[in-house]
Amino acid sequence: MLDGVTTHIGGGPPSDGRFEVVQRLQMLTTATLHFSDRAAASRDMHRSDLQALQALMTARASGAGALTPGELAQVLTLSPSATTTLIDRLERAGHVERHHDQQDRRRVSLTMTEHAGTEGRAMFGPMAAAMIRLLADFDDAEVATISRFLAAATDVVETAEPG
Amino acid sequence: MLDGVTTHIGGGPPSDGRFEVVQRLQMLTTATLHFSDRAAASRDMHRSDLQALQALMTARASGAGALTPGELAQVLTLSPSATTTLIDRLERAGHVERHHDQQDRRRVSLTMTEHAGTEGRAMFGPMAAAMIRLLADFDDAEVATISRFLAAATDVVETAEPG
DNA sequence: GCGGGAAGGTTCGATGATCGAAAGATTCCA
DNA sequence: TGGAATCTTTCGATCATCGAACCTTCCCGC
Repeated sequence: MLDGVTTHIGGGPPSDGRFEVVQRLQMLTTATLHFSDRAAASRDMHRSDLQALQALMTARASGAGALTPGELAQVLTLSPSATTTLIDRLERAGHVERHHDQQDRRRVSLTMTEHAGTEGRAMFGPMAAAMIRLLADFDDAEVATISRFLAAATDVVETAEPG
Repeated sequence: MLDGVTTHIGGGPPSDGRFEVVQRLQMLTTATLHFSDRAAASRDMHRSDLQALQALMTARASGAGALTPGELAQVLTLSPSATTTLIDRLERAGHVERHHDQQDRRRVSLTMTEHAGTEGRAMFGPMAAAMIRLLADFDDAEVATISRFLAAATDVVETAEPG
C-alpha cells in the first residue's frame, strides 16, 4: 500500500530494480484486493466471508482440523460477537456448519460444506490455473528464486511493525 | 485467498514448485491484509482510508495530479455517497483537503496534506525498507526475474474473472 | 462431590460505514 | 436561453462490527 512511499525511502539509486520490485508488490496487492472484492460481490458475500472460508480451508488443508469461532476470530482479528454474526451468515448461506464438540461441549467446531468448496474452486480455481500457466514461462531455478523471495517477503510483512 | 483450492487445481504433480509459488502468493496476500489492518488500527483508521491515501499518493507520484471524489470512488469500487463520507473522515483527520477546481467548479480535487505523507511514510516506510534489505540477498538477475513474475502475476489477477 | 472461577460462545444495544435514490450545483450544447 | 449531462453531496435505511453482559460448560481446590 501507499506506493508513493517507496519513492522516498532507502538510500539506493532510484533506478534500482529493487525499488521496482517493491512497487510491483504493492500493485499486486492492490490488484488482489480488487479481485477479492469482485469475487465476493459476484457471490453476494463480503470480503470477511471469503477470508473466513480461506481460513477454514487452510486449517483443513494443513491438517489442523476444524476451527472454532474463537480461533476464527483471532485469525480475522474480529471481535467474538462479530464472528458469531459472520458465522451465522455463512451458515445461513450453507457454507459452514456448526458442530458441538463432544469432548468439550462449550466448543463449537466449524466445518465447511461441500457447497462452499465447490464455490471456492469456481471463484479462485481459474485464477490459480492462470497463475500456473504463467509460471510455465519460468524455468525451475527461476521458480525456486521466486518462491524464496515470496517466503522472505511474507516473513517481512508478517513481522513488520506499522510504527 | 482460499489456499486450499490450489491443492485441487491443475494437472501437474503436487510437488511441483509452481504450486508452492501460488500458495506462497496467497500467504503473502493474507499477511499483507493483516499488516494493513494493523497499520490502520494503530492510527485509528479504516482499511478504506489507507486505500484512499494510497490511491492519492499513487496518482500524485505517477504525475496524474490530484484525484476527484468520483475517480477515487471508481478506484476503491465504492459508491459516490460512501466516498463522500470517507473524504469527510479523512478531511476531519487532516489527511486530505478539498479544493474546488477553478476550471470546472463542479469538480473537487483532493490533495493530501503533509501530515498524511508523514504518517504514510511512518507506517509503510519501515516495511519497504525491510523489503529492500531483503532484496539485497538476490543478485540483479534474480531481482529481474522476480520483477517479471510480479508484473505477470498482477496482470493475471487484474484480468481474472472470479467466475 | 461441590462451589468459585475460568473459558468459550452468544445475545443485546449502539455506533458507524456503506448503499440507493434524489437533490443541488455547475457546465455544455443546441 | 433552456435543457440535458456531469459531478458531488444529502438523506433515509441497511447491516457489519463493537463492547459489555450473559449463559453454558469445564477445571481446580477444598
